[in-house]
Amino acid sequence: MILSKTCEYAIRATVYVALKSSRGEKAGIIEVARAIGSPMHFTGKILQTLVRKKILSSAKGPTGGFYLENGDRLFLIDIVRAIDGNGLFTSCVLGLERCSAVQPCPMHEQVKPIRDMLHDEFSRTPVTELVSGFGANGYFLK
Amino acid sequence: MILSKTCEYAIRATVYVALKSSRGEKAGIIEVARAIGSPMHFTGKILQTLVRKKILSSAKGPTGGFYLENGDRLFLIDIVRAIDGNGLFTSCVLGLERCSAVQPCPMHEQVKPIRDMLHDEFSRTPVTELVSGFGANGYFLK
DNA sequence: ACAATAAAAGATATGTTTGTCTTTTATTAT
DNA sequence: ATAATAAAAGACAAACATATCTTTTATTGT
Repeated sequence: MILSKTCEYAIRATVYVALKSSRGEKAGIIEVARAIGSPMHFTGKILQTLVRKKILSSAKGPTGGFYLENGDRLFLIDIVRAIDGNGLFTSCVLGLERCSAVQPCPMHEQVKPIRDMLHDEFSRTPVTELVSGFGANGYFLK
Repeated sequence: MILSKTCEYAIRATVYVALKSSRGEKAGIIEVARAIGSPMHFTGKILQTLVRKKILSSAKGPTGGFYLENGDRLFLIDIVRAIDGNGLFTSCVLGLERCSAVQPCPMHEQVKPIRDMLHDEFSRTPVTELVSGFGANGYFLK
């Protein structure tokens, strides 16, 4: 798996919240969990984390829920970084602590372009792109 | 991390065993663990698994140890598959069970070429290539 | 003020990965 | 045969990821 399960949920949850936000609505934990097919309480924790990391906003009380202000300025890489950190794009594929461009492992050069492509892909994909993707026919969130 | 820690150890251990085998020598658990900087007992387990999966061979008793018969016909992908399975190359980046070429998630097409590059890279890299890589100056196994 | 709602927070549980330790089995050399 | 060696196997433990449940806090509408 490229991303942790937590991170997969986080992206799908954010996309769902963005979808609701685009209609001027907020989404509650139960609704999000149902929409993306994730365990409810765990989803709550993840949403909580995303709020703390400024990916999402939230409001308590009736009419409360999670929402997103600027989905077009939010990119997948922001979510990946918030949940899984930056290791996917930086840490040595063979697990060598000291591996770097200066002192590369034998796989370093071969893996670098692949890593960079992943990085670029997450960097250039705004959450809104997935919203329209999932909104369209044939796509689904769970 | 692209590969599990176990898989990173497995690759490095196999490379070290291949290096020794190229000199007609076997390598014991203690020696391997020291060479690649991994926890000894855990390394034993991994080597054991690699033997069961036909990646390595082993001999008990004095003059025993782990060895490799055909390092040039052994590719990194064989080790990755033996330890981490095939999920890295197949399972949906957003964690969607039903995601496939027929019913793709919005990231499917974008991620596919990256996945394929990773797959190709592991597939075309024989263990012997890393052996010479690590043998050369500037490289290291831990 | 009060009741209802919904997120935040905390405690606890389960599962998997990673790591350690001990015992057993097979092999070798003497 | 016996002692030494080294992998195989099994039991156990710690750390982390994933998941559940309960209590608290903030907000809203009445």
